[in-house]
Parts: sequence; C-alpha cells; structure tokens
Amino acid sequence: MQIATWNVNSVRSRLEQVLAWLELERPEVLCLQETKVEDAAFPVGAFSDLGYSAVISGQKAYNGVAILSRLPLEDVRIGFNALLPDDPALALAKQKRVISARIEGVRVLNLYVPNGSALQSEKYTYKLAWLACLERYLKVQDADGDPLCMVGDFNIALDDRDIHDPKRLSGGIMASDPERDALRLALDERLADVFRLFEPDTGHWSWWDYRSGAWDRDSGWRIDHIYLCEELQELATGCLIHKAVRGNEKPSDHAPVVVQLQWPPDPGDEEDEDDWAA
DNA sequence: ATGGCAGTACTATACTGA
Repeated sequence: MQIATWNVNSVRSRLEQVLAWLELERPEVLCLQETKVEDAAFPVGAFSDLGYSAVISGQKAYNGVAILSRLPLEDVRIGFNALLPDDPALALAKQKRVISARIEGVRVLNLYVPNGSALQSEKYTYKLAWLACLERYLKVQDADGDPLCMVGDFNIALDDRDIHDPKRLSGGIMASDPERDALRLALDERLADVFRLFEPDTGHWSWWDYRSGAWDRDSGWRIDHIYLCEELQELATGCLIHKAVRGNEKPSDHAPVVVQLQWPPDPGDEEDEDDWAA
C-alpha cells in the first residue's frame, strides 16, 4: 500500500499534473493540501474517472485539504472539532486544514499546518496554538486504537538537516525552536518521521520557493512529512520524495512524498504472538 | 535586510503563501 502527500498549490490549476502523476504512480492514497477551492467546485469527477474517490474540506482561495483513495474511505473526520468539541478547536476550524479517514483499518490524517509568516506575526501565534490543538487531537484520537499514518505540509523543518542553509535560516520561521518543540510535543516520541528511517543525510528537500531561483540552485526545505505509529514503522519499506515533479512546467512549489507500507501485514509476520505452545 | 514568484479574487492591485 502506497500513501502519498502533495501540496499542489491549487488543485484546479494543477489538475492535469496531478492526474498524470496518479496514472503513472497509482498510489492507493493521495492526500492533497492547498486545494484552494470550495467543496462544490472540487473536481471530483476527474479523480473518480481514474478510480479514486475523494473526501474534501475546502474553502475559497486559501487552504483546503482532500484525501483521494482507490480503497474505501470510512469514518471521515473534518477539522479538529470532530474530536475536540471545544471553543479553541471550533475557532481553528474556520481554516480548512484537517481531514482524516480510515482506509483498510489505517487512520490516515492529512494536515496543512499554518505557515506562520514571521516570528513576530499574529500568524505565528496562530501556528503555535494550532500545534497545541494538534497535540490534544492526537491524544484523543489515540483512543481509537487504529494504526496512524499522519501526513501533510507541516511548514516546519524538524532539524537543520532539513534546510539548505541552516546558518542563515535556522531559528527563523519554519525552523524556530518554539514551533519545532510544539510539533515534537505532539509527536510524543510515538510517531516517527518515516523519511528519516531510511535517509539520515541532509540534501533532501520537498519544497523549493518559486522565488530567487530556488529550484535551479536546489535551495529547498524538507517540510512535507509522513509520520507513522510504531506498528506501521515496522511495515514501512521505503519513503521517496518525487523531486522530478518540481521540474514540470507550471509546477507546484512542493514535490509529492510517498511511503510504501506492507499493509495489510502478512498473518505469519507477527513477532510477538504467544501461541507457539501446542 | 529585502525581494523574488505564483494563485485567487477581481478586473488593478491586494493578499497570502513559505
């Protein structure tokens, strides 16, 4: 089973590219961020023609998330307020950044984390509040008992290996200690950044700014992540950034990231069963 | 330090992104 995440920077202006990539790669699941479209105008038909059903949570011009899947989507949850019926969660729900569904028994959670703009900005305060809400949300979700695959555009480089110029950029927006700490707190040492299970080195990016020739100079950041619970970490066989997609005509500024999972697991693979005695 | 590029809403330029 392959699960992918891609900030497409408008699903309508990127539609032909997304369809072409899906036809080529055929992941079971693709999570989109920055769809920038209201639900009624989301191009569901184009995806269903390729065998993908969709669950969506969008708004005009900004934000917007969606999950496309060739497997049945169950128990869809939109917004933090689906699990946290309180005022802070409800206030954050105005921006459409959170959607999840159960797919073949896996809880797939798709997030578009706020950017934060600048450290002294109100948007940065919003980002930190959003991450604190994510921490609470994950704790409640834990009660499901379903294995978790959390993907998205996190707008945070977890450590300095994830930035092309850490001397200049570390400590600034997307690389400051408060936001890194807030994300790590939400991960709670239970969720692993699956890319790092396979690749310890720097130099791997998922986002290149449109400006300043960032793509030509390969000046990127790795801010699009896939996090797995312990059960799924054991079953991951690889995680790839589809960098070539960023070189397309009229590209998104983000590349897709894909994890390969051996799911559902083979019945004979369980290591901790105690039914050896006969 | 600042700007740069792209999409949307709206029809020229402002806002936002990261």
